[in-house]
Amino acid sequence: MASQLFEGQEFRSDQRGSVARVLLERKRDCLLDYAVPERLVKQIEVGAHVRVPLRRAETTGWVISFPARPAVEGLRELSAISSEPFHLSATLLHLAEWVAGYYCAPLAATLACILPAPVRRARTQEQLLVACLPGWEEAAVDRLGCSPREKRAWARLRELGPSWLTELCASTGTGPQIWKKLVERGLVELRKAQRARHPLGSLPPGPGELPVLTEDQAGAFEAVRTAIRQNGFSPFLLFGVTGSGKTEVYLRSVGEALSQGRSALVLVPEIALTPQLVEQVQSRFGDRPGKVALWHSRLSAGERHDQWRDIVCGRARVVVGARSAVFAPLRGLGLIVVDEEHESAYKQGETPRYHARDVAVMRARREGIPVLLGSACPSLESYANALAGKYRLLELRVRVEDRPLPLVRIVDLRRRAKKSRAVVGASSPERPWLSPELQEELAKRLALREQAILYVNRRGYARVLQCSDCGAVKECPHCSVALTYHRAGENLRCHFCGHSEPFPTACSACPGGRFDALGTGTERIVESVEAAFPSAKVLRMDSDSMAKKGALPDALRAFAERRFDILVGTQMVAKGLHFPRVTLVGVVQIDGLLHMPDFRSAERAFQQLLQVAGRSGRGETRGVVYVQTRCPVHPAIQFARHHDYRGFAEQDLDFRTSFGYPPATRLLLLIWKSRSDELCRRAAESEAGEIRRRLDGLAEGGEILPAPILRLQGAFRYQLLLKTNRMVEASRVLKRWTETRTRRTEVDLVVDVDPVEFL
DNA sequence: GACAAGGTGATG
DNA sequence: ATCACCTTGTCG
Repeated sequence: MASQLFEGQEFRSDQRGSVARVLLERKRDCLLDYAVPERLVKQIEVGAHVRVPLRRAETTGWVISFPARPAVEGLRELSAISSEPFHLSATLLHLAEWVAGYYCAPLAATLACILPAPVRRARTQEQLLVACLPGWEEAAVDRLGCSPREKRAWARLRELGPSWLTELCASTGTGPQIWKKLVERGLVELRKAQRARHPLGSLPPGPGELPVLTEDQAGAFEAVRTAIRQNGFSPFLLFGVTGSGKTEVYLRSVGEALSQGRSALVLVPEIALTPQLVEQVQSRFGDRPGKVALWHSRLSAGERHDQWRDIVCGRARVVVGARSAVFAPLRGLGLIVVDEEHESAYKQGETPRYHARDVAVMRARREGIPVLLGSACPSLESYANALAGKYRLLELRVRVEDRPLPLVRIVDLRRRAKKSRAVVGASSPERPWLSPELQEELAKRLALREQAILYVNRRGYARVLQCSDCGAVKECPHCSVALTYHRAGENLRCHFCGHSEPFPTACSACPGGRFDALGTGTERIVESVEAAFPSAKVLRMDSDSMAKKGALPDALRAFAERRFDILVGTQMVAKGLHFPRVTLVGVVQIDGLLHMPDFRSAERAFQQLLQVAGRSGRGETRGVVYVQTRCPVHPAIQFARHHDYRGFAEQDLDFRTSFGYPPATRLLLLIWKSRSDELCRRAAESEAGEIRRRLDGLAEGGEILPAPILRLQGAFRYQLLLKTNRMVEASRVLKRWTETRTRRTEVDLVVDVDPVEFL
């Protein structure tokens, strides 16, 4: 029914009308027509957030269109237009419609993602504001007989001007009672006032002088500047090697948009992992509270509520945010920046499964503005677009101050394994994860008082816990994967569903009680390093050790201040960090990434290597990188060794083209999920036939296959992967089919357009 | 066959 | 959300 009404698009007009088609806030799309009462006709617009009667209750929804004729007779009247600014501009609404259509998602779910209901329910916060009452001079106050503390507090407040009670207490080290006393004395007043929550606060503005641009930076910025001034859709791919100063190009471009009276949107893959970029944007443009807004999923409902208001009303001119910020309701948008455009975090893992980078490009196109995608290692999709001339390629070839890229050495672990078997006891059994070469280099750096980063592609202590007697492996009760052993907490955890259980006292399959810890993670590497270098100070950085709020910035500061010598971490240490004293990067483990059941596995490994390597040698001393591997000839490793992005891209693009993978084609992944293996497989088999029939000529598909991880969070999964060159049509057909398909509760179907994750 | 439980579809 | 209506399951 929903799609039928959507097809009435020829009726749509952006003119106001007396009949409003309203999308109700439901899981599934439900469009109902309502009569617009006379008193609201003048205010109502497409995108308006409205209250409507439904049966004997009321609910809310968005006005999608004004049909010329209602779908039924006897409409009820809509009751009110939302008073809060939860309206969507027609531009944003149409972008959402495109997202819902292209990604086969309900429009209601897409709107809920743009402006979640809890954000709409949140109220503006009221807090106590303290202010000095006028007409009091110091001498007069002295005569009142205040205590010295009261007097100091009063004098301080007079300097500060009106302040929020909570902050005043914190900054002056006073308690609230002192201010109550001053109120009684008639010196100050205490009143409730609306307080906007600015998660960024207002950091002091940074140094006034802008860094001098390198030739490449200047060229790139010039191109973007021209585009901003010319005012039209123009997509750029900023390909700049690590340390070449992409951030400065972003910042200048944002500055240019602002100076043209436009606003700017800066997307980052994960806000928690990029405090440095957020800080730079804030310190350069946050000269007035609220001018830079932050938008990501970890903001509280109240914070997001206030940020939304700031953005809609035009107070915020720059929005820095993660994925969902691509829908930020900025007015007069003049530029979108997508930092680290290759990051898979831009793909949302649940409905609507959109890719924020692609939505950003689409939004820029619709708004007729430039979009700047930046990366040290562009996705092959974007690179192919640049080669095809769809994106303009801007290159930063050299690092700032002409610093050389680090030297990459490959440590062949195969050789070593044989040697240590031949000479029993030659390699210390406690630290088989650190090759002698890497250890030697670490020792050298420690002696020179330089810093090192060790990258490990897994958190925890050991990948697998296996019974030494019967060989049974501890598995997750909800997923078909082995549990990871975490020494911090002495437990076993599933990295897919979060399940955790205490370290077992006995094997569940035999009477044995001893276990071998196979494989390694960050915890074990820290242990090895500490054993090898007892005097070195080692810091672990992974999502476990950085779980607490503020832990990451604290850790980064501590490392920057050289309170630690060695940083051991997961991909968290690979991204965007700038530590000039780091001269050695050790890639302890990368092989796991090379063999994922995913056509992008080589690309991922290559990106990871290039990025983490880029952390080395950002200061005056040339950096070095040691990569430990058992597959030294793998192209990802060989090309990374020479920092040869083009070589890698060319080879991998060839492979993609010959096997029909993106960017040569586009993929559609259908996933059936069920508690029952049998039901799931049968449903998949039977529905796949219908899907193939409907997509005949539009998409070609293989067969139903069990997902690489068959069971996840208690659900068995079967998949169908389809390839298409006509995604828009294919997803339209699929969307219509999913809307009419009889839902079965036992088997869920997920449609993933342009999938990124195949597990 | 009677009735309860639970799923499906519509609501303007 | 809430309600009417349907299918399915269970008991006697």
